[in-house]
Amino acid sequence: MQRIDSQNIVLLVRKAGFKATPAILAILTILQRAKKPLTVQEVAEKLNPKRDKVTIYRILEKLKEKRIIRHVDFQHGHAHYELNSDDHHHIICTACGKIEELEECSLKNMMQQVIKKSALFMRLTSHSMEFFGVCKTCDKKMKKIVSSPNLMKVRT
Amino acid sequence: MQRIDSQNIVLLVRKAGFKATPAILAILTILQRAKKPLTVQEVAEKLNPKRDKVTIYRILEKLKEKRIIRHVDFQHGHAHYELNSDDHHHIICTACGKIEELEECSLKNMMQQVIKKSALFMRLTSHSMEFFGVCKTCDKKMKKIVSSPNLMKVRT
DNA sequence: GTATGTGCAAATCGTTTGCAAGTCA
DNA sequence: TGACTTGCAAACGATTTGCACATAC
Repeated sequence: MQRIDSQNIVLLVRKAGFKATPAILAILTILQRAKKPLTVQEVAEKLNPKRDKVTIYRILEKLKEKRIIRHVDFQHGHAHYELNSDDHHHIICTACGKIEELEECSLKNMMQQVIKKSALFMRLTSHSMEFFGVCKTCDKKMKKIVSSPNLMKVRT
Repeated sequence: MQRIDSQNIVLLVRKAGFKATPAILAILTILQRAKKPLTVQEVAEKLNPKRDKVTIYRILEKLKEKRIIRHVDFQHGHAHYELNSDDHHHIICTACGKIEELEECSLKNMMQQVIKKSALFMRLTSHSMEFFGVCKTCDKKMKKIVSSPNLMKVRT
């Protein structure tokens, strides 16, 4: 996991060609401290002072272009963003939304294979990879529902 | 690649618990003939007679629930759908949008590893995996732009 | 001082919902 | 017939755009 201390955030931002404004520094700090990819909404809630959502969208877009952060799609209908650290991916529970972070796996090998086999492409710049499943807790709940003599007892 | 002849589409649809209406049969046929994942817009354009987009959204959603088709995310801001055939994934050119289809690679091994390592999950139900890069054609164009003595000459 | 960043209002786009009418089994 | 489908209108939520003002460097 990439680490950025508060002094270096300023340098990082400037090197990317942006002004080190409070808004951009705050957003980067929030993403850095987050333990999971955040939505625009979640970033907005953590921001103090509050910022217009438009500002957040614009900052995230710029950071993404410079590859400082990356976009993650959990198929929830809205984008999630996280620091673009070393490759790691996620399993998302389709029942409760719980997210587990995965270590690198053998993705690098796979990417090399992919580009070697490709007829049209010569380099890969990014990828998206998420796994969806049902977490153990939800799995148990589901089994309970199926076998329960009284469906009304079961809460979601 | 899974094949469905026109008589069997009806059976497939009924087995999934849906009525074999012209709209659903047409949409399945379109997806079957498509060489790449289609957007709702693209399905709408190919439909004859035309159908309300709402109808297309609803049919695609139902087919997805029954795992007859799958959702593919190219980070283009709208969903793409394709028949849920054997695992294959895509490389998408971030410059021109060109799509190359990949063969299975070593994904199955990887998924087994993933679930073995996971503390919270016991089964995976689906995944998303797309690679983004710059295709050879666009790569050449970009190099031209950089080295060109007259930027105006280069078209996008 | 000037290019860049920000906030506000409004537009846009993909997608979803409610409801009445139509259709398949 | 009756449940499932469809179309239309309208709502919705995420994201984008235009423009005037503010700020970093």
